[in-house]
Amino acid sequence: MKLLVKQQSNTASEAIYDLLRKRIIQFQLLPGEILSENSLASSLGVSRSPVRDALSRLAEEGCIQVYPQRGTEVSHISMEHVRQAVFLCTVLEQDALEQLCTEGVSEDEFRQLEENLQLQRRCFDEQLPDQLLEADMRLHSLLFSFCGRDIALTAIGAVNCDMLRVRFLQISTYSYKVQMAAVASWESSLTEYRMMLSALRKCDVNAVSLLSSNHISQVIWNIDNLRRIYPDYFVSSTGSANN
Amino acid sequence: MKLLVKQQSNTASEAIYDLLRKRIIQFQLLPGEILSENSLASSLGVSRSPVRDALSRLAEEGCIQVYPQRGTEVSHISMEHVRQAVFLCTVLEQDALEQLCTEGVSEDEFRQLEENLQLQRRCFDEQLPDQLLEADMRLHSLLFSFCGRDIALTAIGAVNCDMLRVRFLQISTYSYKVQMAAVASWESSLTEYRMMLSALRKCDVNAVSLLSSNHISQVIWNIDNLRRIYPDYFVSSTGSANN
DNA sequence: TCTTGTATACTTGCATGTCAGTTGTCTATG
DNA sequence: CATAGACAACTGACATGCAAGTATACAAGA
Repeated sequence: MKLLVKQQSNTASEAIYDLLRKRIIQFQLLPGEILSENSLASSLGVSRSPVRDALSRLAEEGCIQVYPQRGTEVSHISMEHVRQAVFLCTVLEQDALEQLCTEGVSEDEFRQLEENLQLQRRCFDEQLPDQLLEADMRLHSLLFSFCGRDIALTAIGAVNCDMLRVRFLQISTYSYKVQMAAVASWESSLTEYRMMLSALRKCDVNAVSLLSSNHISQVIWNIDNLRRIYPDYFVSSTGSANN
Repeated sequence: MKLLVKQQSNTASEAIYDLLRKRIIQFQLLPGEILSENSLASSLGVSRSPVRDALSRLAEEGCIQVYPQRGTEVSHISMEHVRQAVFLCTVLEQDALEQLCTEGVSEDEFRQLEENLQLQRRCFDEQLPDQLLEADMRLHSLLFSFCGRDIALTAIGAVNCDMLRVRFLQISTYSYKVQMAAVASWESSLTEYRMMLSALRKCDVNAVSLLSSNHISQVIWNIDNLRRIYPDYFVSSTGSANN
């Protein structure tokens, strides 16, 4: 047998996985909300099999928690998970940027990065938090793919559900203008990105890594604030506590 | 609904996942070998459902590759994956050790670590490569769990299949005394562990992290050698190339 | 001998059925 | 009214059946 070309077929389970993950990250499915294979299957118009596959994937990366014969619920956000995911991203992205500085970035790749920044600018101005988050994620995945660090994406993807939810809360909060300081920080985040790009052009490793770590660690800056605003979304201990 | 206590139920799919993963890592299932849901199910005496769940998990972490309507094969080892998994482990473990040095390690935890080293010594002397690898993995997971870095384990577990296979090859090669230098290096690895423990007792961050990174990076020392010995197990490019 | 078309035996993805276990409710009893 | 017990309605784990698609074997023709 040969099994030559890998075609990424858009299967139903994958679509359902993407859908549910997006809903969880964008708080259309709230932490603690109860899910059911049957109801999901009927509401999505498919059988339980693809739903089951999607749920099992989500359970693996901690987005949901499955209690056999009892039920399934959307996980609460663990601060510790967020912190560690941030740490993981910081480390891996610094390494990737270092790599990019030494081996260089092609003109086409720079173009993609700059287009992404323009997209982020538009999303921010038009207050589209979900698309803004998506574009931001896309920027990071671009950096990783440019230096062949696809495995880093896998590692991050396996644990960054909570981080993405926090980022979404931050971005939503920003666009609702609840915290003007936060708005300013997101503004500066975009300019930081631009500075990072120009430093990348100059292959200035130190500047790039400094800017990068600054940017990512912003996630945990005002996380306590978020926790005060949305206490129900978070869980105190690292484990599986919920009420 | 409450969903209070999380019980880790030993489901059939989990058992099958563990079994297949172990077989892949220990080369009882060779890279490139064709798997089939049907034959696995019949040989294991279960239906296709739990086999399917296990395979989907394995596919996510890159142990196998599923080609819809065509077949499923055990992945070839990607050098790039190994390198990046090693990098990931190095970074995360250094962070964990740093944490442990600052917050201290309890006497009971030290006891567990030392028992593990004794176990490794026995496994090495009695030439039990699979149990030796398991004990080595267990040591690292102990370190992570002691400082509450369970998410690091998740991240590593999502990508370290190739690294574990290489480690297994190395350990097997050692115990077959093919490379005396390698034997010596594994010997020194055990003493390095002991040094690491004593440095950990003294909370000497620098010494600990140095020893740790030294140890892990041993994995990629003689990887080219392995590749010469077992060319069929490896794949040249990062992607999905195979023949 | 080499090419080509077809039939068949596979493959995985999805639908459906069955079963053991848990939860919440409802009733009977103190 | 409070409490204990039984029952019914859920849950997810697992078994099985069907369908769409692929690869191989093999025969027919050039």
